[in-house]
Amino acid sequence: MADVAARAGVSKKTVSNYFNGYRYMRPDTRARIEAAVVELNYKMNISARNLSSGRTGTISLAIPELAHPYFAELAQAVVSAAQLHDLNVLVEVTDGDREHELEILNGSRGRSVDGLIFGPLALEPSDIDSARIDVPTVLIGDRVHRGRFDFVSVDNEAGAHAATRHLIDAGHTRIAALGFDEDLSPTAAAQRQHGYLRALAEAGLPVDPALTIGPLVWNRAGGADGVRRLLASGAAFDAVFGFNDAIALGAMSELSHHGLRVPDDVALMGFDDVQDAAYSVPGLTTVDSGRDWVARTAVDLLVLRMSAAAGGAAADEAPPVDVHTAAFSLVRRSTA
Amino acid sequence: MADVAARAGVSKKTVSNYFNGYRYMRPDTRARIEAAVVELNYKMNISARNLSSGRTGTISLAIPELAHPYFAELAQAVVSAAQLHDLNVLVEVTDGDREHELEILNGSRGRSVDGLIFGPLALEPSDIDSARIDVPTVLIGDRVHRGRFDFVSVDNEAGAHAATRHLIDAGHTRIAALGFDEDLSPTAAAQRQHGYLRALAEAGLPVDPALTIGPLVWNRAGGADGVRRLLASGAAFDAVFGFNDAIALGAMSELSHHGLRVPDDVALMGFDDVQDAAYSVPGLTTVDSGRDWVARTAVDLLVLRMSAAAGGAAADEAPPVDVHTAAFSLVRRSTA
DNA sequence: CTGAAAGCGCTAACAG
DNA sequence: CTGTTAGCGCTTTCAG
Repeated sequence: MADVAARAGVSKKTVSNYFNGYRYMRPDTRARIEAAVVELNYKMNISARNLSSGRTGTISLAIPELAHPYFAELAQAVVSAAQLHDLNVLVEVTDGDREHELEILNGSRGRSVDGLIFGPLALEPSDIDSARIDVPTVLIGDRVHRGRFDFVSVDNEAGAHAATRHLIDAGHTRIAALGFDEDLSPTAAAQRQHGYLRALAEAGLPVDPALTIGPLVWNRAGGADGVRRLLASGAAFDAVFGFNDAIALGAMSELSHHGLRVPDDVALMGFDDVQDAAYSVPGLTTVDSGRDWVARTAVDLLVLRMSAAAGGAAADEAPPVDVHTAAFSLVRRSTA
Repeated sequence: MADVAARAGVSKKTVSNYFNGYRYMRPDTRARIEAAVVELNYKMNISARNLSSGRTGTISLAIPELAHPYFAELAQAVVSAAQLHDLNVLVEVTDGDREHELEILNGSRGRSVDGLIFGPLALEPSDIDSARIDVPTVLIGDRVHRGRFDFVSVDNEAGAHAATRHLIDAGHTRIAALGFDEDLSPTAAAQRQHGYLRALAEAGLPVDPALTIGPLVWNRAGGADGVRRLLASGAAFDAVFGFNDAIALGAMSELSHHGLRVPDDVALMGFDDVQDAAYSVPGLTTVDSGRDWVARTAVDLLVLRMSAAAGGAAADEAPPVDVHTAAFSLVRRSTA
């Protein structure tokens, strides 16, 4: 940088200004610097800038998995949203593993970032609130967190209610739910479960334990497995509600293996509106849970927190928020 | 760090050694440092370490898209492979946009990384070879590059040949190919095209231009569109080979919309063996193109280059390699 | 609009 | 096995 400054006949500070988009600079000064930069093929050392400025211009996104359509699409949306703020994103995959998630929390991964968007799976809320996180953090995802950190989620209960209601309105009365869990911890699963149960109750439909399948892994294999268990139970059913699209798609596959046609023999409903859902055969009816909204909101919130932190605000200056969208929408395709 | 050193009664260097896993240290020294670290809740400043050491411990993965199953799975594999080397990965999404890809090349994204794994889409080989990249780089993906950089790819030609051959062996003679391109640039598309044509030629089957559909976008929508064009042409066909799984899956969807059953009315073949392929209905027969192998190999190669560069080796010391696997395998499921 | 000086917090020799 | 001494290449005051 000193070389560039010398070549352009200005001081280092001026070159620094140039790179940081400082507005008040004589055009000829700017031009001389520009020339010097290309002649010397100068590239700023970002590490030095990071050290000096105390910022890195990157945030971390820590999620359980990337090869899962939902997370892939979420990550894509986060990267796009971050780009709008000139932020890079480091992707960390936790595998939903407790140890790994703890490492994320106490920053022992040897990365330096300005902020963290974290979707924990294995960690308890207490783990998270007792962690000594040193960067601004916003939580997303399955587990419901009302603690020290901002939490962005979708209205799972209302979405699942709408989905179930849709099935009921179509005349189905024996609606199997794939993704149930005994675990009472406040998760997306639990909320979707509540939405399902509420819709049933409102319609005066009984809850048949044989139709509530779970726990199961929330991927296609899990959905396929769920259908197998459902069939094994011998219970009659005329519709299946998979608590996410992967489950529903896996269910669709397995139903067909057993000669059951969708939607003729059994109606099928998913949740999330992942890209796959649009192109399955038949097209999966599902609920758009507002994945992009989550990504955008999480990034915007994080940026807010980051600038507050940079401005030297105390951590408790602005209390943590807990936002969730109600902007889900039912996406009608062929299966229900 | 000075504080920790003082509290532990050692010098900064010793603390530094502690953090960098220096082996020769008296247990009690180590213990004292450890204690001081927790008491002070000390966290090393990674930016400072980066500046000082000239390394950042992160690599960048630049791909056209993340919400696409193939790339999502590739990214996942890269992250896993990088973890083995204690490397973090920054994901940059280019949208296959030329400007964006150029930004990646000349590092003007304001990120500092030790290496780059780059899957360009829009850039010509000449763009890439004339770029002034300053970090070790390995190229992956669609375009075939034989230039200044290492290039990792799969044996598209052989894979497509095997796929087509499989269809022919099953008795199909009018095999439509979805993903053709007039563009003669050496791409994965072109290679798969060659494999297809060679298999046809070897079997003495004619090439009907009405059956070679393209160019089209390599996603599900493109596949659906391809089928529409195929149908519109009025040409008879008994099998469809989608040049990737997304195309094939989109084709499957569209075929069904038109009342054509797979595989009864028409056989279907994909390429890549993306997770979706296993769970579609019916399960998609496809070719595993060795995606994980690409990720692992690219990372390993990059690490090699990085340490060579760190060791002060000249850029041309070890000439660029061009590796591709022949380890594809045909994955038989239900569609062909 | 520009310049000078003082660090940011760590690692890298090299000597002990 | 440990300590000393220099920087790494920027940004940041604070003047001008």
